[in-house]
Amino acid sequence: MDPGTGTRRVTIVDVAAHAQVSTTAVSKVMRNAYGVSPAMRERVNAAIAELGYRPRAAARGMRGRTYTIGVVLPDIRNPFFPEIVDGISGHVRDTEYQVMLGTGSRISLPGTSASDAEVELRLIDSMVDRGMDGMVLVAPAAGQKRVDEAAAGVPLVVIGRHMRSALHDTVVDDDARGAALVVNHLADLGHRRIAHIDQREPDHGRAATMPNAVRTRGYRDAMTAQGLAGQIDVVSTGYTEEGGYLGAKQLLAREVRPTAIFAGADIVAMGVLTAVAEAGLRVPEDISVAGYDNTSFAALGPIGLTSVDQAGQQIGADAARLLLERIARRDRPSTFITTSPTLVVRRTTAAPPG
Amino acid sequence: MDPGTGTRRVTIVDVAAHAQVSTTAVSKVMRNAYGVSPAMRERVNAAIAELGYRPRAAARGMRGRTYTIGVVLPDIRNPFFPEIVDGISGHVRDTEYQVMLGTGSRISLPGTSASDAEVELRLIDSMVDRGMDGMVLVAPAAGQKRVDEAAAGVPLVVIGRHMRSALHDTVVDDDARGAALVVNHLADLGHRRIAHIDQREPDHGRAATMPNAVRTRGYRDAMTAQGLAGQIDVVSTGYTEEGGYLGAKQLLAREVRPTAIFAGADIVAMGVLTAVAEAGLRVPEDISVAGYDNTSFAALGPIGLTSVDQAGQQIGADAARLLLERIARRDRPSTFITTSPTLVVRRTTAAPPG
DNA sequence: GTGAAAGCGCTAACAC
DNA sequence: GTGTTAGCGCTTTCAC
Repeated sequence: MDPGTGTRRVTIVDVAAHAQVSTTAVSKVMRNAYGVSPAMRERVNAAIAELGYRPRAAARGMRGRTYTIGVVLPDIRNPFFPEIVDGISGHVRDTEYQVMLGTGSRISLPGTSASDAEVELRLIDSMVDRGMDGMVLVAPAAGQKRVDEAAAGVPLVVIGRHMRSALHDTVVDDDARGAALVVNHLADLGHRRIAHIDQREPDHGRAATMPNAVRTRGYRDAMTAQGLAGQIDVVSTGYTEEGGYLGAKQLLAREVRPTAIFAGADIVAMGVLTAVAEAGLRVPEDISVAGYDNTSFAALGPIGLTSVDQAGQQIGADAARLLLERIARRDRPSTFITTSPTLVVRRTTAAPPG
Repeated sequence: MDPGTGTRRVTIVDVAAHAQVSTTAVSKVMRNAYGVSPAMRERVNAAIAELGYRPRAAARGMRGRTYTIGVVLPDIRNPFFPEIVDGISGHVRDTEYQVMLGTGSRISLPGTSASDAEVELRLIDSMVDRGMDGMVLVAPAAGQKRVDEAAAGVPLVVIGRHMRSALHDTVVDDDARGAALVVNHLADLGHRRIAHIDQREPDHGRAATMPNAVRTRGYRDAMTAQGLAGQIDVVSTGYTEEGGYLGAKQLLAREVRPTAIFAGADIVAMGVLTAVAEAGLRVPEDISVAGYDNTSFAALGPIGLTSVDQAGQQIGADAARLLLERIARRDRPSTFITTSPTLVVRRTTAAPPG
């Protein structure tokens, strides 16, 4: 009836009619549900293929699942996150689930002063509103309470935050250990004035569980263990390239300059390298620089950044596995996975000058 | 009634009851539709706030809109794409729309040999199935026919592909001009053997409209215009870091080495820099390198890559604007926007040796 | 200006 | 095993 582009999309009813069965049968076949004879399954599948039927997730979602899992990233610019996403996608690929990404954009609008946490909360809500069957939160800025609230409503896996909860699963890197790896490496090279660039944490409540905070703690502890407690020097900016740039500017202006800078993330280290270059200093001859995440950029020829590898793909795959399990059985006990980081030494670290 | 966590979510019915109005009234208020008295609007809004009501997109989508726009990215690792996403998000921020990202992951699975184009097509379908009100396709690999098919079903804006269509809007960078900018810059510096690294294009049908193809054409034309037609040298790998690495390996193995390499994208240039460093050559003393996209990494201190800026945020914002317009009026004539690139000269290009 | 009621396309009880 | 039917939470005629 409908001419031109408006050809109504084929629905389960069309398939049922074409296959001469009930819509229930079609629905069951779609979901591999129990109670359909092979013959009927055959006919339904033929009809589906013939008509090119694809179920609408929205309609499915009204009663059952949408077969969609949402991933909330704090920032797409950080090259570490794609690793995690790849891990998730890879694990989900052979299932019927589809991954949808949401991210807080970092554009600073004049009037709007929504904090990162607010943007993130809004994003989480909007994903729930869109019927995600489950969600993965990567290093969420929200407080434990808000995360638990979300987890009460939808299967959830948190990546990066060091917080245990009965309501959601968690996958974290042993950030304290990773930080110690860097400090020990630098100390072994002979460095004493090893500074660290952290992310400023406005909310003290959640502070302790953020990955950056744990790295900073690991840094402090390792420095102390090395007998360098008096040399501890932390600058707090942000886990962005700009944060690294500004942090390094501060550190390089110290009366007694550090001989090594441990940036909390590779992306931060990128900014550090820029600032160091601008200051006319050579890496690693004048100053050593190390990062965290071992992103693909760290390996770049002109960079060769020493960095901590935290196996992002593995973390993503673990998270996806836990999420799928939890979607299947929401009351299953919660799991807490810790992965062990390793140090990848490249060309930005060497013995201190002199 | 429902105890514990299972507290049923508040629906439009709850709001209506609480405000002592009909569900129709609530629905109208939600959509700022015509035909509600200020008084009623007031009461409804109060009830919404009091109950913390949030409409479910799935349910809305069954009759009206989902207020969701989907963005399909070929690859999240390319640091240029976040620029576009920021542009889109920024434009959409003050509307009720929410942006959802989908991306083809680049994990190569042993058994699975789905091509990029297939993965992308599946992704587009799944976004349509999930009721996106509109979609932005960034440099889609699909053929014009498939894109048009998709555009017939859902408002669509294509970024990057140089193809006009009555069914969708298009936003492209003048890639030929950008390539000419690079070639002319290098030629002015005195280079003659200027090589180019392109993306291998398996499908000849769509080849001409892909951004990389247009850049390559621009390179050839500019070389010819400079009287360097005999020096044209194109290696086709891929728009990835690895593609740049492999391409540069090939070029550096030439009997007569090029004195400059124009990489089709910054991410490709990264790989080129790695290969050049491995070969023990200095940039720009021994060889010049230029990229395209002017991503944040190009500006990095230790990189300082000369690159073509194509204003990703602007492109994203334009695309979002066109999409919103098309969602509002699907039959509106299609628009084709071309943005003009500029060259950003940094430290990887200089006069050739000798 | 307002509300009753009919769907949207699917899933899940529940009959048969 | 199979089909009938009642919703899921919204939007949208269409009466009033």
